[in-house]
Amino acid sequence: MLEIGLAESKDSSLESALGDNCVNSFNDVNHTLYNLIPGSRGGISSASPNEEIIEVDHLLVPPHVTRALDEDPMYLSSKSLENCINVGGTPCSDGYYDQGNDYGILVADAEQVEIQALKYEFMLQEPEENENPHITCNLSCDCSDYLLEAVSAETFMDYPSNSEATVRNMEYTSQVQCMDRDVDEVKPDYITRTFAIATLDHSTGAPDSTKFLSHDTLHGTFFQNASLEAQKWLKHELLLFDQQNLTELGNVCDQMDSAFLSSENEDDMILIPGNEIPERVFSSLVSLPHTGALVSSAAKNELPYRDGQAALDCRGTQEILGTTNDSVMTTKRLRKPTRRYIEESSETKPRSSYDRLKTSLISSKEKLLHARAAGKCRWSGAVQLLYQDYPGRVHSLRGFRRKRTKQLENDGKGYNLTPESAKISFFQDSELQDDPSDEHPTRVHKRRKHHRQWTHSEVAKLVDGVSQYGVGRWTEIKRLFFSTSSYRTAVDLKDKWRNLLRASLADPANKNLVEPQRKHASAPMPESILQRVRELSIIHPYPRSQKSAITDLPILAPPTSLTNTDDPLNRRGRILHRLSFS
DNA sequence: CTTAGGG
DNA sequence: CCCTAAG
Repeated sequence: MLEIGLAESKDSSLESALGDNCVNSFNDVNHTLYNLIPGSRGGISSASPNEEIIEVDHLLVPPHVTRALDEDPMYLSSKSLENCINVGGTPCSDGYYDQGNDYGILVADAEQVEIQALKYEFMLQEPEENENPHITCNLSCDCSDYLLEAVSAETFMDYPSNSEATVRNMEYTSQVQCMDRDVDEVKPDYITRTFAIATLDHSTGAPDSTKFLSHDTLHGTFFQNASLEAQKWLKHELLLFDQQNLTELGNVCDQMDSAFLSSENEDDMILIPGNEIPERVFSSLVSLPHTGALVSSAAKNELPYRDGQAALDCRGTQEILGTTNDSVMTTKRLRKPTRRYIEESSETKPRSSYDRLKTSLISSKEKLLHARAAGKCRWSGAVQLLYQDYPGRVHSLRGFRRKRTKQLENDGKGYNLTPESAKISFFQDSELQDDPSDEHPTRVHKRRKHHRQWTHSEVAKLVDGVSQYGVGRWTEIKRLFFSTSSYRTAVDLKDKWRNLLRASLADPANKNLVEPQRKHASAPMPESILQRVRELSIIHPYPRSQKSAITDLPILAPPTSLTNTDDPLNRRGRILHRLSFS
């Protein structure tokens, strides 16, 4: 377990715990100190308990670590690990960090970089009441090779580095997840500011020089000065050092540096103002070829997640952790999909994407339409284009959706479809749409979504059409009776007829009870029309409705009327007369 | 493409 | 009204 402590005061027990080596070696370089000492009560992490702004100038490095590194010939001879632990220097420098890599990977061996995106996600966690603001960091990765988890770091660490670009570079592939936890073994007020780092050697392509920090090293150095409490904790955590391979320690360190250590030049104090904690996410992608850097957290009581905070899926790593240590279980339990992850997942579904897009579009349209109604908007070309599209309605949306869905299915990049980008496509697609709105400009304000209230005249036309052509020939009816109503599709007619049937067959008693309750509902359908529908439903039985229609009919329509209207032609002509209003 | 039917 | 399977 490697702790990265934040030392604000040099008079803390940190120095005594770490020994002079550490401070001497690294403090002067004004860098972070990697601290293998588990935070203990009154330890290094107890500084400034009430401050909301914590400037972290030092990343403390445990002397034993550095010693191990320095003394380890393997390490020294390792080219890839040359700058592995570059605490005093500029992280991600000396070519160790391969800027040329698209992923911004720390590349020890480019060819070995087969790992999947390592995601670091940093989240600032909202502190609990009366507690110091916490930042817990949990570094995890998609791939199963390693898990980095930094725990209970109260603040971000300000790291003087040139890695700003690096961080940005790494951003899209990585996330740093931070989780806030307390240590079980320690008192609540204890603040660990710890990064626990462990490594696992998967023995597959792991660099030779990987044993610069061993279990013994940790033990020896560590336990000397650590309290019993701390030792207990450390022991617990050290279980994770299955194979004592810290090959990637340096990588990890550098990763952390570049990931959440901000540039010195930027005056990057971390503000943690309660609810307004900025949810900064620093990204980093690490290349730890075939090695597993297991970073576990100290045993701790996990703090509640901040709203929307989600852990990253770690899969294989979780398995490793889960079988290694109990504390790992905590890790696993804490992990849940990042919000971003969730969004992406949902966006992968064309339907969801489409729905959201549609909502967005509709919203935009409605705004424009309203603007027009209010006379506050002069239609620009763009706006007009949008407006033209609206009455086009199903055409464009459907067309768009189909295109988009197909596209999404083909390229499998549905998550790349943002409402914004989709909107552009949509508008482009709609450029050639006709402009039926000119036909009924006065109805624009009535439109809501793609719904347009059926007028009685329309219903009459529909009834006429059905009576003339029967049920099912909706396209024909539309063509002859709704030629001027481009917004009514054959499907609309069919749906409307279905609704009419339903309404006509409804129990009048119930209808009277229900109708009055609907305020501002459309004018009730004239009984004459309903009656007409009922009659037509017999002549032109609607599938599925036929049965009920027949059974209900005796009640709704006296048999006499039926017997008298058994002649379709007579009935049609008569009713046409009767319904030809407006 | 149209229809029928479910949502 | 939307969507889609089925013809």
